[in-house]
Amino acid sequence: MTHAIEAVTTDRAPAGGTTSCHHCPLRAMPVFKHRCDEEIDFIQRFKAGERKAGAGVRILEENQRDTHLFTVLTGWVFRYRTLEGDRRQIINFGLPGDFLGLQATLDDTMSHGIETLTDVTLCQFERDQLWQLYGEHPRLAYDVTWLAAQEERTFEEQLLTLGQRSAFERIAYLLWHLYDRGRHVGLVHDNAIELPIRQQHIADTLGLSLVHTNKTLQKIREDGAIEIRERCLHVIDEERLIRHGRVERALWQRRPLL
Amino acid sequence: MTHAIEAVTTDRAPAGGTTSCHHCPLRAMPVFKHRCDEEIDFIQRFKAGERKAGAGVRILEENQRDTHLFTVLTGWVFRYRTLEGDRRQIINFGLPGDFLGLQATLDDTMSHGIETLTDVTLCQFERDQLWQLYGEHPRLAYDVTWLAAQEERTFEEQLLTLGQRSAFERIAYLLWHLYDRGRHVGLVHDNAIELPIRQQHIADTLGLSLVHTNKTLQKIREDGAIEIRERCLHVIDEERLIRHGRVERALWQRRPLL
DNA sequence: CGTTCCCTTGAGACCGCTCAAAGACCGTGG
DNA sequence: CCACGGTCTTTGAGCGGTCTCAAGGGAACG
Repeated sequence: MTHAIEAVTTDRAPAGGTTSCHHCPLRAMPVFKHRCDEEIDFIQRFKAGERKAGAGVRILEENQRDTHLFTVLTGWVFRYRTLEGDRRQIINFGLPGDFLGLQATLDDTMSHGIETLTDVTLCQFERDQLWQLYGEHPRLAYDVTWLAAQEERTFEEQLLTLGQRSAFERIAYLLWHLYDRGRHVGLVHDNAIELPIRQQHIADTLGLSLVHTNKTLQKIREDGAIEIRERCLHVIDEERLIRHGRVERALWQRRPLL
Repeated sequence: MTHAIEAVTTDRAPAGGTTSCHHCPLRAMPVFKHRCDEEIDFIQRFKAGERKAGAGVRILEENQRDTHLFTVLTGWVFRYRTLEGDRRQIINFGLPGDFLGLQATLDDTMSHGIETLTDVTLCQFERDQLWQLYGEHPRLAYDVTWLAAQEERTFEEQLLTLGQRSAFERIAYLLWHLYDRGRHVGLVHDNAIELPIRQQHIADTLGLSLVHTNKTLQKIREDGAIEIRERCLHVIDEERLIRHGRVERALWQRRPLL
């Protein structure tokens, strides 16, 4: 296990000159729930600014206090926890539209770290204003809970993966999962998606060794359901990939965006 | 993998003659957050009744629609998901004070099944009244989210377990985890807790085979940190158990009870 | 006193791990 | 333009943790 990229100082963009929530490119996408102007106004005020960071940057440390919540505007991040310093478990990946930081609600202490995979732009919110949101906008409050519940489902699925799927199934499942998520936020073109991850990330997500991940990945490729060229995952035969990954459920509804 | 116990018809207790929220024995415990009378009044009205069931009963089926939320009043339950009908992954256990059913918020379809381990009493709530809760009691709404976030933390820890811990570490971790949770709700006496689970449950929780679970469990027992007699887990040397399980965090705060 | 469930034990196979090293790719500096 | 170092991917070899199959023993229960 290597954490190849060392933490780098992060840059903070000034609050001004940021994307307007009313003109948020994500909000226009069909995956996201429609919001009335008043709600968007509130979100706009709730938004404390934007934060940009380069690829391979640790934007939140484990066990560190942080009072922010984030929505990924552009780019990829991942959340992870480590055991004894050298065993890293990737909890999940954050793509555009994903909401991060709720887990720290307890006491502002992050139970996990967050690191960027690409250059990213994050919408930043102040956690203590969440109170205000609960008081004034029950509908938004409900959405926050909805998002947390949705995340729980994803975790249940991931527990099922780690507990019951073989290495081959795990990798097939993960690739399809990322492909499917990417598809919903417009990252898929011609059945292909750019995956800004290394094999080590796959290994750390699935509880496998790097070597075994590599060998198993090759088997999936040989099988012909997918191709990987130049950082891009091409899904040649989605049905077959779904079967390999023992994918069972693909329930998608419009989801809220904050 | 065997689902030894077949589903049995569940009994529904009439809504009347149930435990009053004001005199709820759980609420008096120091783990649970204090609530003002008005909030308890609301919870009392929110409560649609109690439901009792015997041990080994499936109270919710996977992929079944159900419009209820539950708080475990007495007894143990567990949540699980299955893959291809015969690979069962136990997601987590529900002890007194635990709140269940939020995950179905999406569309009322349960992503998992729930089965009892002992005789249980559940406080039952109607999901559609959750809306009312969000509108009238932002503080309770916040608590619901808090609980969801807390559950997420538990899942993160479990992902770490399945992905990074060895069989020996997993079992030690799980035993300590259950012991610690039980301790907070008064189930531990003389450093011992009654564990109403079979080795098969441990195996299905940790992604191990029954045989290997048995052999590994014996190693932990031989080591002397714990003893298991008559369904009871006796923790002889907690520090050692914690070390074996690579337990890192034991952050506990008062938590809300619904 | 048989049945059933659960725990235990043994033997052998295999999946996934570790160690080790070579090849591929890429940005950098000479 | 090439040499170089760093990161990532690929390969091979061998070990061992965990699995499967199979069977026996014990406790609870009708």
